[in-house]
Amino acid sequence: MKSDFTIGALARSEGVATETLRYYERLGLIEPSGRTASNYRLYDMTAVRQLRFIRRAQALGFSLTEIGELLSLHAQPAADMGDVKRLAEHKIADIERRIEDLERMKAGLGTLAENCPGHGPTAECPILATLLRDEN
Amino acid sequence: MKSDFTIGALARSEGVATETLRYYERLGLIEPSGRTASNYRLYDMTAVRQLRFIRRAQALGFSLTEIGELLSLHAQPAADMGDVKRLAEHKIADIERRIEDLERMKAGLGTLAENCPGHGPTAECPILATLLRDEN
DNA sequence: CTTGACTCTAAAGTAAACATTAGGGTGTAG
DNA sequence: CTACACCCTAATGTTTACTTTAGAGTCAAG
Repeated sequence: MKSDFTIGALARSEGVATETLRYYERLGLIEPSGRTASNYRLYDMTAVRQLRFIRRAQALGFSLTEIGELLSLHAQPAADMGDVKRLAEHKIADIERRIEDLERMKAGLGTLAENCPGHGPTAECPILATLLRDEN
Repeated sequence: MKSDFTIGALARSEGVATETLRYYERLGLIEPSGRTASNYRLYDMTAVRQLRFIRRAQALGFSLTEIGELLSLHAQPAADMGDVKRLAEHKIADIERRIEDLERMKAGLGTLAENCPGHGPTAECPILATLLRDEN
């Protein structure tokens, strides 16, 4: 059994827009398994798996470009697992940096908000005062 | 003493591009204190303070739009500190959500990377296997 | 056979925060 | 007086991940 879907059917069943599928195709991430006589795209379960791969990898913080690399590593039998692991670890380091940045922001903002009484004229607001302070 | 700077002087001393200053002006964030006879922008210390305000607020995670709100709250004597504090707390909540997202990504990737031996054909890579797995 | 849902391609728009380019004045050092 | 650095405006480009629009062909139901 072949069970092919049109782009609309695949889109509905996986919860994405048809244009998103065409966009992924332009990026080389997903190819239809074929076309109808009238040039409609046809997809099979391989496409469903690829699409889920993409969504899972996105949820892990990979960009579409990186996902393309992962997919091509998977497609090349000659490729080494080390490349995949390196990509994952590089991404982990990346995420850690972003977390640290956000923690710094949060701490800074927290300190400011704590010292703000929450009412009164903005002229006396310690948050604005700190942001406007003159030193450094 | 007036000590006015041209846009280039301000840009150099504060480490931004002149175009960035013109861009901020289009957004209503910074106004030159005046113009020369030949229409050159002139800035004074007020602009320096505004610019530093913008950079500090950016470092705390505020968008330029939000920074515009902060600046206008500061400019309006009728405004209340509560508005500023609310903006800050909203931003803190925002940052916390992003940190949680990143922590989840990091944990997910960490688990995958741990189970990957780091060499061998990608066909046996547990990272790719997980991303491609069929269930759910 | 017509209507409405669906599909096609190519191009342009969106958000954020700028950077770059084009075309043209200005200011000053030598 | 002529380089050459610097300034001006307006428009377009950049990145990411899509969405929207325009114009046109296709398929199933009634």
